[in-house]
Amino acid sequence: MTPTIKDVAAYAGFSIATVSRAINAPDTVNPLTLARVREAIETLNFRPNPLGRQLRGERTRVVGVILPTLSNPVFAECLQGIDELASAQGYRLMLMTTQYDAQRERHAIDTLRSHRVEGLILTVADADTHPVLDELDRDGPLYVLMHNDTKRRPSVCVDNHRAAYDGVRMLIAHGHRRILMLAGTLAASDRARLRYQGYAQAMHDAGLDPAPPLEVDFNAEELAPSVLAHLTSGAARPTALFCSNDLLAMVVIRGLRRVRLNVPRDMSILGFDGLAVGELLSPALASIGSPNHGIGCAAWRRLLERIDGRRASSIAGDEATPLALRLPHTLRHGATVAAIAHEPAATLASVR
Amino acid sequence: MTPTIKDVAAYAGFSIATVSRAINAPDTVNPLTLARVREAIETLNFRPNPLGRQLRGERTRVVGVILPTLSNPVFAECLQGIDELASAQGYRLMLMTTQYDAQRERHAIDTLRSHRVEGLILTVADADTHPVLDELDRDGPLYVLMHNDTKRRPSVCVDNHRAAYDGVRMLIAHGHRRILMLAGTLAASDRARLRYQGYAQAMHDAGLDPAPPLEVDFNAEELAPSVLAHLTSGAARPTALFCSNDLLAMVVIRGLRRVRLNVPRDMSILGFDGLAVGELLSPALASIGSPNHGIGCAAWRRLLERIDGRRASSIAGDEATPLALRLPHTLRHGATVAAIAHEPAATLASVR
DNA sequence: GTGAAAGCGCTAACAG
DNA sequence: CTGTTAGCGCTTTCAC
Repeated sequence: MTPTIKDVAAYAGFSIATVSRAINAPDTVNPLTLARVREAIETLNFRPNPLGRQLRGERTRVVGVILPTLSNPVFAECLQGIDELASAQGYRLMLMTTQYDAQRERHAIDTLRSHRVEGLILTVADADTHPVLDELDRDGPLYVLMHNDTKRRPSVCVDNHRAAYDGVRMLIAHGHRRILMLAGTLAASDRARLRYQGYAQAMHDAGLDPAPPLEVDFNAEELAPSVLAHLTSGAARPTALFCSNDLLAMVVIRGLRRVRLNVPRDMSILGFDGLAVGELLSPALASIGSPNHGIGCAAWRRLLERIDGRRASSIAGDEATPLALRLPHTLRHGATVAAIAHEPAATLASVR
Repeated sequence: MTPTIKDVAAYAGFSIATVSRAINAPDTVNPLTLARVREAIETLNFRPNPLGRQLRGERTRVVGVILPTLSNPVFAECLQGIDELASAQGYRLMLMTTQYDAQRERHAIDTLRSHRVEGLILTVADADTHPVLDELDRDGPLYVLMHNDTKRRPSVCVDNHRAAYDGVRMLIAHGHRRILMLAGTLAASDRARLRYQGYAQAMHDAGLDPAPPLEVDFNAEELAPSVLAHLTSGAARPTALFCSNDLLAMVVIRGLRRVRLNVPRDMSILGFDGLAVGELLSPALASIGSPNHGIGCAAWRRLLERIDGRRASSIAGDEATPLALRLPHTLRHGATVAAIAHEPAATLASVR
């Protein structure tokens, strides 16, 4: 049905070898022959079947992308960045999502490997405790992690610890003392952990007591009573919340609104991710921004470097570039964070 | 490097044919043999190379997905829906984006075809005037359109005309008379056109004059002066805006806020898409909802039906299911649309 | 400058 | 039940 190289050869009156050369090394064939072959290709509307090439041991020009979900714009933005560069460079993307499930992560990696992808760009729940990544290091295709914050593996992300630290310091600079950190189902993820450590460090450095992170159900319409209790508990009530990501922050804002708490008057909110949509909220969401699109692009570039590097020389480890690439984060100010008049600690207890 | 079926055969002490059978038809080989082969597969960590299978004329189990962009959650949500079903059924997705560019659409289709995808799920700018789709009808892989609203081709979407009609009627029911439709760069798209027609029809049926659609630059930080002029032009000032999609609506709301116009007091806003994030805004965005996730799922199911159908019988056209599948839209109420006290038409002119 | 032929990994007759 | 063999579409020696 779809024409093959044989059809072209027959039509043009040459051998398949010549057709192949006409396609892949045009300057090694007689110009007249070339013209005739090209005409044949044109009229038959022939497209070389990559499968044949690939099988022959060539590069597949396909890279795999594994993401937790596309419902979170963070990952959609990354993917957008990857896709722009990849398609410009003649690569195809094979996509799989995992819903943060370690088993699905493994399955995705296996599947993509079997498809002989040349490389893998992925975000896993926890990069440090993932045996399958060790396998990849050994004999799998080259890979680059996105967002996973680990020094041990090739990765691109922001410095989550520092980013969280900076964000919480900003809250403190605004006069907040009782600051709580909220985390979603990501609690088990490497980046959530580091963000919590950043929070704790910032609190500690300011002579404040970090509180344990509070887990919040992401999908609930309203905030759970247990959570609300924490947020409205009289004198010890927090004045600011640091949310481990923007989606969570938005859910929390809605939840607070339902119980007639005003943001930022009653509670300041700081998110993490810098989702574009956050700026469209009102009040605009203050957030620690990570350059998602840029992370996608950088991950692509790193992967390609490594692929080309491997191709060029199996000897030289390119120790020039560090394993873990840290992109700068930004502090996006927004009206969800308000300054608070600082009251002497002594009077705090008596406020309510 | 990666083991092949030959390695397994050698290791297990059988022929490659037996290994192949052990994998694809385990019940046709001696249990003892099977066990030995499986052991070999296990220890060598062998994964059959799909490329070999595919080349042999088998199904590739890969389908292509072509979307305008992933920056718009509408498409990310669709993709999420597709991916969930596809991966559950053992299919892989090859993804390409087009940025609404017809040339890139063609290129994506060509590329994916050359990869011998079994089917294509895609959203194009304009489904009616796209010659490449005719080619697909003739001899391409099976395909299903998403969001493209055309009766002539296999497609899944909401009834854009009716959806817009319903939305605008709702605005009218809230007392609005001077209603403007805003469209983004999508003005050239089939669905934007139909949405405008729905708007115009609703206006007409209510004895009101539809205004020509107003084009708005999507990416601008602020609304263009020409647009603002339209929105604030004295007595004839519209009281409600129907935006051709939610992202646009959110940009417009921000633009209005910058010039101190309050939504919904000074202006009601109705979007289109029903993005989840719209509900998190405040005021919550009223929107005509299309079930994006569901559209993705439905598109997948339709594609698979068609693939299986073709496989089962090349004779029977399954005329049972209509070409164009219309999913029900919803009208999501939100605080961005407020009722307006209706004033007699005579006094309207003198209000300002 | 061109063609013949081998082989990539796999499946599917066809024999035994 | 198992092995032999041809061939999917293509690239790549090796001859001519």
